[in-house]
Amino acid sequence: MSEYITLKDNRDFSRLYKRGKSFVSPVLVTYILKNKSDNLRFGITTGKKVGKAVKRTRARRVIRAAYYELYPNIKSGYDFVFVARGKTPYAKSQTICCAMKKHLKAAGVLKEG
RNA sequence: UGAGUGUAUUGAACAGCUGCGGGCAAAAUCCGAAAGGAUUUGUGCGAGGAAAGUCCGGGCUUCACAGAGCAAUAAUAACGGCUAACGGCCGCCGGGGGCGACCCCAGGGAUAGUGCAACAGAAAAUUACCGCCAAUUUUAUUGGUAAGGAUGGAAAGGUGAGGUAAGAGCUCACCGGAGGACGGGAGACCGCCCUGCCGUGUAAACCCUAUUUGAAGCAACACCGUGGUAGGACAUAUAACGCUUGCUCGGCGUGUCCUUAGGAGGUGGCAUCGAGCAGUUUUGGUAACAAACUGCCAAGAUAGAUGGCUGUUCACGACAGAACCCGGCUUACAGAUACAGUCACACC
RNA sequence: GCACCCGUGGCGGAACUGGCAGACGCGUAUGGUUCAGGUCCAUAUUUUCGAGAGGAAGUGCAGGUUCAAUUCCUGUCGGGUGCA
Repeated sequence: MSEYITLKDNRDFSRLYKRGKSFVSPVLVTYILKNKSDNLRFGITTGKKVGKAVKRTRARRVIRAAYYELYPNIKSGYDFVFVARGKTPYAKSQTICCAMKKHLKAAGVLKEG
């Protein structure tokens, strides 16, 4: 089993869309909500608007890579949902990583230092 | 040299660091009574020619089934072969296109029947409006006639000659079509001869003929299956509480165990053996393909694995991501390479 | 995986037994009515060439059948629906 926990149920996604804080940038949308456990959980949404299968997988991979890079610096006890947008498959991972860092910083879930 | 045709192959390469999903191996640690599981380490593997569209054909699975028939807005449609099978492929015939290499074609039946052919035109399937000819009589009527005019996509085989009152396959020659005989071919069909003069088109209108199709699909299906549901057995101080009638008895709810089917979830199906892939190979065949020999078979997830960063090279990278598995078809696609023909120009 | 439906002017939506494509409504533009606006009335309104008369193209796209296709057939692209 991997150390990364993913969200699977539609229930969890809808809860984040409804009650979570959202942050928007041209390549990424982030929803953040506290959960009751000590774990960090995340999910990725790539809708039909992003493109066909190749573009959707590409978007998913880039977002996942960015999340793995930031993972050690995130405080525990939060759920995240990342939504890909039309430009995501064409962006470099550093761009995504920058955007995600900005979002998480604004939400105050990054560890100090 | 330029233009164009067909067939086949290929679908950027290399190195380092760091990640992801399976397989195998052994050791160590942890959990567990055990079976086993988790972590770490090593090793090797990890998207396509279309993985796509889901348009066909199978394998596999479950259901149905004595045999036959009917139905279906079902599919196919010259002939011969190949194939496990096909609506696919190869060859060939007929038709069409191109100077040519070559390419394209749903290509059965209209004397089984029914329907339709707008407008125009006299008439759209047994047709006479104008015209032509004859007769009567007188300026109209009757009869003959499909050569000419006009309409139309299409006007009753076409062209020419004879013939006639005028005309007409009425007669003849050639062409086209139909029927028949002979010859060639495995066959579609082709060649040639004779008869003879024939009511148009549409079946991608209904239809007729021939052939094929039992139904559904891996979310199939098989196994396990907390809770809850249904059925049965037992238990109880005949205890407590609630309901059933105010009371008593009785019954139900209650507890334990067993059984049937089964939703969520899990495991198998599922991935190394198959109609498998490859070959400057051999044999048969024009070819599709078949046979023999040699070699190789390491994606297998379950919210769904190939990413990120750095560097180098070049033609600066298109279309695009496996989801039970195969054989085709169709569609998308930057380019690169090889082979075999063709045409034009120039030179020898 | 299986079954099926729909694409027509700027928008909705007719024309479906093959026979003049754009009926009808909305919107838009111009003019009239009004002191002004609305309402109402009239005209125009697929694109393109043309001074005009008129010509050409055109029913998602590409082909085919037919004398003739929005209609019939095949392929394809896009959008949508149902079942498991």
